[in-house]
Amino acid sequence: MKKNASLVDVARRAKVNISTVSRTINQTGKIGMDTQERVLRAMRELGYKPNRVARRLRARGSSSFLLGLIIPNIQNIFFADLARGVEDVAYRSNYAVLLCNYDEDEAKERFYLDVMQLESVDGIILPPIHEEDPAVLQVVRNGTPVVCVDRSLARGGLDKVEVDNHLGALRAVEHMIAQGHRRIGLIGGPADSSTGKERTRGYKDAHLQAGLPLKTELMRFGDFKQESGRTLAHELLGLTDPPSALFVCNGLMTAGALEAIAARGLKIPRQVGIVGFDELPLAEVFNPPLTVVRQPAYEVGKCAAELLLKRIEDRQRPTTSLKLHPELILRKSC
Amino acid sequence: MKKNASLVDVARRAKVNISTVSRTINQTGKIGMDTQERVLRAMRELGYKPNRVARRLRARGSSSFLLGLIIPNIQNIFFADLARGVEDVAYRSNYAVLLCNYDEDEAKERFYLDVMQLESVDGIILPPIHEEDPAVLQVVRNGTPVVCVDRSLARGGLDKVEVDNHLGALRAVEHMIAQGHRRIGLIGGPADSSTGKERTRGYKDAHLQAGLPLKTELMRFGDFKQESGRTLAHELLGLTDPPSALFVCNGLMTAGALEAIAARGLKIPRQVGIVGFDELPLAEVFNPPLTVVRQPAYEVGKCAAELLLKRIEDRQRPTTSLKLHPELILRKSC
DNA sequence: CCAGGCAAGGCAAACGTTTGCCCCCGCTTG
DNA sequence: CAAGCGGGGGCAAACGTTTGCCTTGCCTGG
Repeated sequence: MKKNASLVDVARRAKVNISTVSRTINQTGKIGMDTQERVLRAMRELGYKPNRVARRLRARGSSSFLLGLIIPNIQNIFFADLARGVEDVAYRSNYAVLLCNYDEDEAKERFYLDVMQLESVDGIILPPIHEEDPAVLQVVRNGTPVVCVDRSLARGGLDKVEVDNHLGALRAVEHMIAQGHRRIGLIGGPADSSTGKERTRGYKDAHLQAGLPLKTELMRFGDFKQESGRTLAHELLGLTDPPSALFVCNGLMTAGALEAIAARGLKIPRQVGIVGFDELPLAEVFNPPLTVVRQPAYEVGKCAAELLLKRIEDRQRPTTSLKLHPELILRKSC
Repeated sequence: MKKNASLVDVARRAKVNISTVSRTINQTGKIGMDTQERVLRAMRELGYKPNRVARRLRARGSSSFLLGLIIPNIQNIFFADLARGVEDVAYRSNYAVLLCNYDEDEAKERFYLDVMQLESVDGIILPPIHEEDPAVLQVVRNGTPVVCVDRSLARGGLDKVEVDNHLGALRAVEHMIAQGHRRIGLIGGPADSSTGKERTRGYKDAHLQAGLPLKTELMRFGDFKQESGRTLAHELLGLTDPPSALFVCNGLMTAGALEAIAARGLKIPRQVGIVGFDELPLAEVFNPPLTVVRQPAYEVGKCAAELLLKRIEDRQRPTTSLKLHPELILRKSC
């Protein structure tokens, strides 16, 4: 149980006061060149590393080098990519990341939000659980920098990074229509999530533009989980006049829909076409390869972390909101 | 920038000393019932939450409620599942998890190991970068509890949770042989990783058991990344006497091999069979569905976290090492 | 020659806990 | 009646930093 060297040890060795050591480390205050030399040497000799905990305790609200990231579920590849983006830029600036999964559970979100504050993180990145998230607003009021990703908050005037969900859905469904599909089933997301709503809006607008009627019986809404994709696809494909193609609003539900299609022995794209939101790991080698809307998840995380770092440096800077473009990847499933 | 209530505030409100408050919270020391009541009420009224940073600073080596998890890459679904397992049991015990990706990069691993110690985490879970990992050994010597997952350390006498890689590979290749394959290509992992070695050993033992010769030209070794899976599959399938089936030693490389197979227009399983280590998201709905060796990733994380929590409570307890069984999921690709 | 200024660096408080030590008081025991 | 004891709770140090303020000595301008 060897203890790390502390400021005191370094100070003793360099024959200066601890404040001098602190100041040479942080480049704050006036210290003579020769003294700095001595201090630096002592640090090197002792292998000194500043204690992050003590630093955070003292220096409330700056330079604690810890970022919080709260996401629904790391098992969702979209969020894994996003997390990776965050971590990479954090690492480059010597920040570490406290990662939590809240599972769309408000109690859990609240718990983790508390943890983040009690850990005095420098800032938090998260997709709010819904558009009016009082817990998040509270955190913001406390003065902790927050950046929203993927989903956004109605109020609060926060930095945010989103994907243009409307555009992505619009392009996808336009393409489906261009392929000759007239009855397109929608497997949408929850109506109270901004992503769910926007994608549905894209689906509808594509129909409107093409002068196609919207049929309620072709529009179903799930919870972004695989199970609901399967169930809803079965419902749609079991209709007496089933859709000739399916537009599925996220990756997990797409996997579910694919299950249903396989179970019914339907051939893609001949008997049923499918386009899903989110790139999937095996999509390219799937048989047939899957046409998807790829979200730039990594970039979302990267941009969010960059924004957060900037805000930590300058809390007065005007808030910026980024909208990244998804990409329709044309393959063979529709 | 409203500050949280502190011990001092609670003490003032309950008209007691801060030590009394601390002791009622931690159930340490003798405090009268009525005093406890007063303190508890004051805490409730002020919405007091103990400051985790201060607590960690003071109480070195216990109850700081933070676990460290260092993994190669969260984008690898195996580690995402594992991370989720860790987080779920951590959450249940009010622990938070500091997650870092080290990308098989020793400098990065070292950096994060430092961070963990400087953050005074209660314990660390990680797959060591290789079997003799001096940085990890150093951390152990410093007195921080460590649990190895997936891979293990040659020395150190640590708690660990692994998957029976040898068994998994053995069963898979046995099955391939039972299907009539006599020339089975191996796309293996790095020779200096325990997982890579064990799986290769399983491949070899299956051949030995069946009295089949090992052909060097059929055994290739990659780095567990998709790219190398593709390249090596191309090499193997381009042989003048190519293998009739491929055994691929992790998920990412399996995806790569599938790319190569698709590029060559080969039909699975008629022209080439394939079995991969790791379950893949779309494996079940793939055409044909993929036969894989499923690793219980979530359980590995779960067990590791449980072991770590136990060790944090009692540092003297004998070390235990778990070996979880993988499962051969028979589908149609071989 | 002196006041004022500036560079260099020391002193000590503060961040919010935990914890060893001590004190007080009332009761038991011999 | 004195000594001992134990329950209840206060005091203050300590964890390792950062930082406001102060001191010192030297230099410069008037």
